[in-house]
Amino acid sequence: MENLEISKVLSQVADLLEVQGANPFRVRAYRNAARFVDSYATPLRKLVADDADLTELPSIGKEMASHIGELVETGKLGALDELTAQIPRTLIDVMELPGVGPKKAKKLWQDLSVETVEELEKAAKQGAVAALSGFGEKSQQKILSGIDQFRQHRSRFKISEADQLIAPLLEYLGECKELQRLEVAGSYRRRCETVGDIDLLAIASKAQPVMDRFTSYPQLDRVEMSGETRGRIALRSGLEVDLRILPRKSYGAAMVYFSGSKEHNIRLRKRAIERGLRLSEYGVFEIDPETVGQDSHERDPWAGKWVAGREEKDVYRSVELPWIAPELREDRGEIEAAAKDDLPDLIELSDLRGDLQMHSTWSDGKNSIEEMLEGCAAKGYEYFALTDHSKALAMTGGLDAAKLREQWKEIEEVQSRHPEIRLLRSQEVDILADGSLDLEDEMLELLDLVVVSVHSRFDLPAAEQTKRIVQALQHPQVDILAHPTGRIINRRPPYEFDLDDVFHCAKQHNVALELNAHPDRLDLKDAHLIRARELGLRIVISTDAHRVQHLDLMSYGVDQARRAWLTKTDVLNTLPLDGFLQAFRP
DNA sequence: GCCGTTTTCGGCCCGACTGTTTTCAGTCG
Repeated sequence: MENLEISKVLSQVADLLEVQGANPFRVRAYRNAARFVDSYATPLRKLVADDADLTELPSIGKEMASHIGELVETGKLGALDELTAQIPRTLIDVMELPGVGPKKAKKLWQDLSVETVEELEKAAKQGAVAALSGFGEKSQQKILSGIDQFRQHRSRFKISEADQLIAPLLEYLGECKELQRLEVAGSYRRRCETVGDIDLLAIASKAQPVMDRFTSYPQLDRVEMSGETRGRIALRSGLEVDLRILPRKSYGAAMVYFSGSKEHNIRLRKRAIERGLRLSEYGVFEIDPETVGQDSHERDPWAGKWVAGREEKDVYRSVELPWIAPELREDRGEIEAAAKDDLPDLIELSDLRGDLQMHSTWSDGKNSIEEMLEGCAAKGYEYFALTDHSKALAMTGGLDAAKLREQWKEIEEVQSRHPEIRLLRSQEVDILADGSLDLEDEMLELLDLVVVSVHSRFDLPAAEQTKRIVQALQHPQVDILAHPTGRIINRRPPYEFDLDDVFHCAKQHNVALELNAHPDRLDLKDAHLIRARELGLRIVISTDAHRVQHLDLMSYGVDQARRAWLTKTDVLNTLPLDGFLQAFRP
């Protein structure tokens, strides 16, 4: 059983415990464990096989360790079976609906025998939901429209989609004269690969006109809520946007708070408490002994002496930390690193000196070799690799040896006209189902760079898929494994194979792993990159451009690299040409 | 259920908005 699956089971246990009304801290313990497991790059099944002590891992105690062991060995969890014997598992879907949490799901189930979203829809249409105490006509309507949304848009938005959707909204809000400052926070600012919603943060001379303008955005589908300082709208695409308006002196605290992640914030707040401080979106306050023990509901949010909050760095300084880049704020060790003044010097877009995967009209690209070259030169690159497909991908016009030799003639011509940038002769060579490469050895030897990847037979059993890739990496001419897991975000899961085995093989044979920067792929993903870096693997970032404009996608790759703590020295295509070539063909 | 340079017991982040409430619970982020 893979980490992702283990994580899902633990998270289901948390959901059901919550319906059951269990101790909320116990629920949180399951959620913390689920979250940790999901982000942990080493397969836990391996640690179990090695008889490692899982309780050494964060958020994993005796109970979780035993659960994980049971899941790895039997594929099932007795504790979950016991829960589902009492509470229908399908209530978890019901709780996904807006306005329905554990308490309401339980009530719907106990009073109306609602177990599934379908049954809830039926009950709501009959008016039975509105008749329940604690519910009403509005809750019933909200549930019904929530069910529609649930069916229409189950997946999160890719970061590139979010970019497109919010650009016009930002421009629209920017025309409001009361607006003084507007920024996107949340997972978008942390550059997560997908976002669930968008958090906007504003400072305004007067809040109301800004909120009014927000809730009358022409492109919106509906206004979900609108208060004095907080509003929420849904765009027609289904993307939900939150706007918070805060006083200027709270700007930094609010940026920290609304950028998250939640886990990072919790750590910061605990650190504040340890120092006799309270941290909220309004600022950092000295804790007033009078209010200790008071429920947050009844306490004045401005209680106590305000000590910081104007800028993010002030907030971090108040808890004795340097400013932490948003991409790192995932509680993956950044607080500890910051405390030791040991934060990584993260890679930046301007560090890249070349792009190592792109296609031209010779296969399935839309621009000529010369146009791609000019695009790369315009970016200030020193080199780039032209990697048209190999012949197995007939539908893309993949090149066989003869056509490749023809292409080389054109490359030579183009290169002679453009001494400003070095065009590396390369190919994206298919790894065939048996692990052999889709180009003859003597041709491979003539390439400057050999990029290999899987484009077929995604359905092979995991052991066979692993063997196939590992065999390809053992070929002495192979330099880079492109989009190693094959996933397409929101469309296709990674193929089944043992990434850890592939990592170790790549390490042994000096093969670099690609971070494919295309926002549909982002492959390797952040958690995998963290693992790759730990193992000391070589990494490159490439756009996989199929037209000149796609060369701009590099920034999405850099974002993920930063989320994975990568520095300039971890990424080979930050090297100048000589050093780069030396790294591959010493 | 997890965790511990105060602790192996007693903590565990903070606040806004909504809807259905007569003073607040539930949900959400």
